[in-house]
Amino acid sequence: MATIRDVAIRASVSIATVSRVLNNKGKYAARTAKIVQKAAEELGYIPNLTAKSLKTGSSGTIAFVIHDYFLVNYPIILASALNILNAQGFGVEVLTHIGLEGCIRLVRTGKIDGLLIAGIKNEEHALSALVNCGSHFVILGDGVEREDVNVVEVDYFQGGYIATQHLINLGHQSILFIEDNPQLTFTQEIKRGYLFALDENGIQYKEHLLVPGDMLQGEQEGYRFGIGEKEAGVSAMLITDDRIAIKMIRALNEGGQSVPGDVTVVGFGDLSVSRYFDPPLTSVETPLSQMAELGAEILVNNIKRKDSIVKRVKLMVRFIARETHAKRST
Amino acid sequence: MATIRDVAIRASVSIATVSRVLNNKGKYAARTAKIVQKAAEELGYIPNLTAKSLKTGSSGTIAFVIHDYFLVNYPIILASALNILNAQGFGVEVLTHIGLEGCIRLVRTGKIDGLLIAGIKNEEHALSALVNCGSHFVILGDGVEREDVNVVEVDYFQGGYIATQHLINLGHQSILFIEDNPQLTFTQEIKRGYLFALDENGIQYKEHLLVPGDMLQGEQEGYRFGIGEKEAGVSAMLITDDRIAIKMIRALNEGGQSVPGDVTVVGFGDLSVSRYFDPPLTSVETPLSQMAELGAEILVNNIKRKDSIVKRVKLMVRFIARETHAKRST
DNA sequence: CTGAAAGCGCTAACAC
DNA sequence: GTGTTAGCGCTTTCAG
Repeated sequence: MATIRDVAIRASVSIATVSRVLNNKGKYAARTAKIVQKAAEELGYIPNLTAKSLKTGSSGTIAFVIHDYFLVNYPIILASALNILNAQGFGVEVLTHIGLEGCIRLVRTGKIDGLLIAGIKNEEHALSALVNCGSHFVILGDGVEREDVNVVEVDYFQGGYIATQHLINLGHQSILFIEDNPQLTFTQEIKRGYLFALDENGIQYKEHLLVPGDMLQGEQEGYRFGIGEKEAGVSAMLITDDRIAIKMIRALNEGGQSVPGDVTVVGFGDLSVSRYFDPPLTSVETPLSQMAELGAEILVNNIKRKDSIVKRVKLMVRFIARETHAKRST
Repeated sequence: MATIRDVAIRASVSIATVSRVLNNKGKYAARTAKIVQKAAEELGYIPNLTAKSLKTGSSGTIAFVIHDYFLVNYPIILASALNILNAQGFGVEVLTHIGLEGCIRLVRTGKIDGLLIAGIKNEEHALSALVNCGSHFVILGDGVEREDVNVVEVDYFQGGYIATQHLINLGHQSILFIEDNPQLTFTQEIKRGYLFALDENGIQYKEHLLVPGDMLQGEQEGYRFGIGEKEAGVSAMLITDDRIAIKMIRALNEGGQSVPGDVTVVGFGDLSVSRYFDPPLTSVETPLSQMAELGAEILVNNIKRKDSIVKRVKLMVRFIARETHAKRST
């Protein structure tokens, strides 16, 4: 494994010169540069990044911290962030069972230049500590009170709101709300939007219309839930994940109900997933790749340019009217 | 940011002693240990991993190299590997647009202790180079000729074979083969198994029964392909991905054909995905998590114990008979 | 049992 | 322009 020293010897120059040439920093003669480059080439020299890190204090790798659930169910978040980050020359270390305190510890080991944090419970206290330890980071997805941290999030509240509003406009009053993974922030946000829209329209919220469920990962046939209990008047369903929505439609069909003839179904998710179902799923577009990419870009700018301006962005959501919704029949 | 030096000063001992105590290496008095630990605690000392790496020559991080497609479509591979690797104290850097040469370069930067490689084209030549640069690595999924590299793979050939055999036993002769992402090794393996089974049963392979497709990621409604062209006699379909199979079933239903009444459909994939569809999908179980976990374990053992015994394992596949297959009707 | 000292491979003043 | 030198923070002989 050739070191900078080997290159220096072969090129008959000092290691400092080699460093300068290879990093294109400082001054050096064009002629020496040639010699050095040749030597490096011949030796197949590749700089030791660890040594470089130790000296410069930056590692060129960023931590992508993500909740298990998101990693498995929305891998596009990682993939998108990866694209940006790798293109910018950063390595990406993925961590999944780690809290904010873990992040802090990680930062202090010095192996990370910054963090992209998705779907992690962020307690005020730990967040302060993270800010204080001076690391660059941006939070993906989960809203955060503090105004001095970077946040990129999808406006799930708005999503829940506009979807519900649409349904109400179509005459639906009893709207089943099916939440996959109720404990996740985004689910709660959608619900908030749902409740807000109901309230705004003077519709009384009813407990039994809330169907929690562990449907996506669950091994039980939980998705059939809610069918048997089709209350009188339940004419629409708002579901926090397209995949659940699709299962639900199957279940409804099986139970002899047609969509959207008998029941209207609206999902939540990425365009690509649900457009091709039959009937094409009416859904709320959640720009997850965009979120990840934007977050990555902000992080990189923060790191590279020491650009310490805090960016807080909320990505708009769109109601995608396809074919699983209709006016309330009766 | 407290360094080992700070701890040493506070504990009134030498740096060497601090190192010994904190790493529980070499000899030290129980009494000094107490003092040192207290000092470290009070300072909130966390060792700088970069410095440690530089000195010890191992970084505690392993590279997870995976093809884009797999990352997005089979995130369980990463998640499973991550579980094992993190539990063993390794960090995981994920890389996605990188070839074997890239891996070699990465190894030589010294920031990696080993590699888990999934879905990367492995040319004989680059593989040799990787072996020669002395890094620990295991290949996931794609078979490799060389017998001196660790490989954990799913026996897709067997999968294609047994599935086809089943269909033949049910009386099917014209079996449509729908391959998502034909260029991927595993697809090719399934096809090999399919062709082999046909051949073994003296069934002539027919060109038009092979339906390529970019269906999973494709934005077009490619999955409808093959329906209109239901040739006389096509009574079964073997599909390389459960998700495609499910779309296909929908499409078939829409076209007025019932599954398995008119057409038998068999997919490929993880249990959890397809069990809950209606009708439950007959499929071939591909133990992807197991593959990733096993690969990770082998890698860790290799690194930790310098256990240089090469492990080559092929994971068995199971035909899961559920409800989308039936005897050929006529 | 403990400390002094060398040095992992590299960068960045600082001299020349 | 180029070389010398001093470390980055840590581990690990080697003396004592």
